[in-house]
Amino acid sequence: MLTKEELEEFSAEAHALYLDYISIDCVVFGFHEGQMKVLMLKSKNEAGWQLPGGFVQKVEPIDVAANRILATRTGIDDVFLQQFRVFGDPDRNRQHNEMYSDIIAKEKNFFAHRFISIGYYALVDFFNAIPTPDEFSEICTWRDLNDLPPFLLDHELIFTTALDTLRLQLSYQPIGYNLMPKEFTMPELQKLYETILGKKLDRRNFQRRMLGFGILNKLPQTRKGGAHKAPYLYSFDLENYQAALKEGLKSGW
Amino acid sequence: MLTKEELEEFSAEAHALYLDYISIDCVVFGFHEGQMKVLMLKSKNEAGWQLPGGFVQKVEPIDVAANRILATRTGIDDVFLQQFRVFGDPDRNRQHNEMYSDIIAKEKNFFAHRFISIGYYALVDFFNAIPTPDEFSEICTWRDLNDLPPFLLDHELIFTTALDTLRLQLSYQPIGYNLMPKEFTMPELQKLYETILGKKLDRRNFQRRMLGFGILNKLPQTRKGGAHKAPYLYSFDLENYQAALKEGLKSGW
DNA sequence: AACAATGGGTGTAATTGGTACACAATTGTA
DNA sequence: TACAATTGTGTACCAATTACACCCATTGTT
Repeated sequence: MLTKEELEEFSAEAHALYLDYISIDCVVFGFHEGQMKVLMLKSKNEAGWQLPGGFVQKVEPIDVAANRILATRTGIDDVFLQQFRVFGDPDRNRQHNEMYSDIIAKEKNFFAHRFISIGYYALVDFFNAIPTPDEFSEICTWRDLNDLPPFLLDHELIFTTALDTLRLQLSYQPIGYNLMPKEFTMPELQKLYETILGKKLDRRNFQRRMLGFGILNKLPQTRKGGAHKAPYLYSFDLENYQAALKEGLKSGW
Repeated sequence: MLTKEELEEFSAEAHALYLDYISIDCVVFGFHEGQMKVLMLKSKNEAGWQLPGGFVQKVEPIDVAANRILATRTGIDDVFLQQFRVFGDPDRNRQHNEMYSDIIAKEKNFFAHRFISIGYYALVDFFNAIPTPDEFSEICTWRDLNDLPPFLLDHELIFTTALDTLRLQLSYQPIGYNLMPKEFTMPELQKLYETILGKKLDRRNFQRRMLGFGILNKLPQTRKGGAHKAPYLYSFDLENYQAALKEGLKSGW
């Protein structure tokens, strides 16, 4: 629980720095050991977990704000970040509006009103990110998509909306550049797709289709050390990848 | 040009009623005589045109706000309305921020700061809409997509983003229910698709595909009076249409 | 009344793309 | 060196899309 003083100090600062009524929440996806991960924060005061979020400075583009928030939580700058929906129910953060109502005047509490939140989702390299808690959280860490803790506020809705959007995105845009290491094998990339989509794909058809997009470079090396046939390594052809991002892929999964 | 008094009165009211910093802009599409139309407003003070817009009341869900704004401009309630992007550049409405700076104090002018605008697009029945100007506009009317006037602020960006989104939407969602009259012919529906996509489609393949979606009812009547063979009339099967909206269509154009 | 012109309704062959497999090749281990 | 597991490549089949051809209904013209 924050003390009255801590909250007053934060509120004064926030009022000076940020736009009222507007927040940003980020759903940050990572990929590790064949599992999809989401970055989450364990609240100091409450039982539940939240998505990383923040506010928009008075003179700051919203995309820059989202980037700044993400950089503060992960140490990574300039990642793939996508606006996907605004969450604007007047009651969506009532829980937080009222939390400190008995120890501090409403006018002095930055949180004591409605926030309209702009949802972003991000795809980041698991190994580059250094999860860093904010002042209201005791833990910031990756949570497995199959083992999510209870959410605070409407963050479960924000999360599921982001996941749905990501799955749809997969149908007509290439993904993976921000989630995979520089060099990877086809089965590894397939794992990523299967994890996001939540279903198995045919190994052979996946490979043919993926190569058909023309966004991969086949490298001469293979991934040795596995207990079986060594698969070839691939990297993304960044130029074609960017082009595919703009123009879209042919069809869906 | 508004007088000082008018602006002061509006500002006082607005400050009491609406959230600061947040606005809504709507791109309203209609369809008439084989042409795609957009609802636009001619400013009283300025040379350019704007999209219909408004603000969010202090306790009002944003989707309700968008609906209210649209109802005020068209008389139509409860239309197909879709959030598509937030426009959050700090300078996007500088033009309006500074407009009255010489006649009224910044603190008293509701417009004298940044607005983050939530973009919605809407598809409405051309004949049901009664374009109604707001207090800052002298004209509210449909403009042809091929003959658009100069835009104010960043409304051209908002418009083109909406159009791009609508075109993408077309690939995996049924549209038309909100744009066509109750009964229509297949060639008429095809015109709509061709207009949105900006390209010709094959008459016969269009028909087969459209029918394949199972969202149309073939009516026994034909459209008499034309100079040629009378085409059959169709109506949308609302139940299947709604289902297709949720589940999406198979693939794109 | 015959006929051309125009637009609408329906069918079909060719092509493309996706799905479901089979089989050979490679690697580490027993 | 045989074996299990996994990867690389090929192919037959089915479904969807595309590109057509042909016929029908209506109107205006002669």
